[in-house]
Amino acid sequence: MVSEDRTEEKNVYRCPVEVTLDVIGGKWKSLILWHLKHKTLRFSQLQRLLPRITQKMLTQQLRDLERDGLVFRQVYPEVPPRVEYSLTELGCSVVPILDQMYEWGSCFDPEQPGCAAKDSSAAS
Amino acid sequence: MVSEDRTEEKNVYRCPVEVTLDVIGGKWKSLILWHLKHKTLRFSQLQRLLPRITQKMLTQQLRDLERDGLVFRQVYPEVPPRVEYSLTELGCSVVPILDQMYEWGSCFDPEQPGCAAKDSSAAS
DNA sequence: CGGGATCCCTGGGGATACTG
DNA sequence: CAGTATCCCCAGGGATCCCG
Repeated sequence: MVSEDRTEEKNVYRCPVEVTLDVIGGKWKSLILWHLKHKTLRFSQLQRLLPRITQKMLTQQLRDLERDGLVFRQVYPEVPPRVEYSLTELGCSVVPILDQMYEWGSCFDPEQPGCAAKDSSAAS
Repeated sequence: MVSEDRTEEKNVYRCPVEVTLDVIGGKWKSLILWHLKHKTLRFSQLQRLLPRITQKMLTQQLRDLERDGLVFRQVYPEVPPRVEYSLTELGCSVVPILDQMYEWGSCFDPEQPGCAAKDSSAAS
């Protein structure tokens, strides 16, 4: 339960939903995971797939995902540095959530918010 | 699919996942929805359930959710103003996503991210 | 009680330059 | 190529006041 009326203080997570949001939320996390879902990618490949993200952000988000155990970082000690990113098993475990988000987002029309009021049995 | 984002670099959504994140993402949206999932709540009740949020933020997020058709705003023209918020059908349709987020977040342990993957942090 | 308007401040994150 | 460091800006959001 989330019976933390204590208003305690700092780093205590109240709701698991927040935990998830903290890990795969944000502006880029889920998009990165979404791309890595398909296959292992190099840093530059991710950059190409996410033209809007800056290298600083990409590095930062990737580090977060790595620290949270969702992404595995494979460094090849070559002269032209090469680093490959892939999903860990834990990372793969969030794919269903992303899939569901994808499905819901596909039904949702920003111009007609009331169209997707039905269940998720929408065929494309 | 998302083969080429070369279309336009303006306000066109590339991936439905982003749409979903935009609607239920952020710091408070999903938490508000989570509370409204159980029952209709008044403004002050939501404030109590989310001690950290400011009234400005709560109002703002509520407005966003209302504009996106997830939340219904019922105003009672009484002398002591009363406003009740509840989920629309569209709002209910995101509950499964929240449930899945809740489930995943329950399994995820920030201190032991490697429950299903390899450990990449130094234990102290 | 619900919430709009204003002021103000912090830090998220963009752009650029540098390194191994 | 992959990543770090630095500067710097602006928008997200807190605090406060006021109004219906």
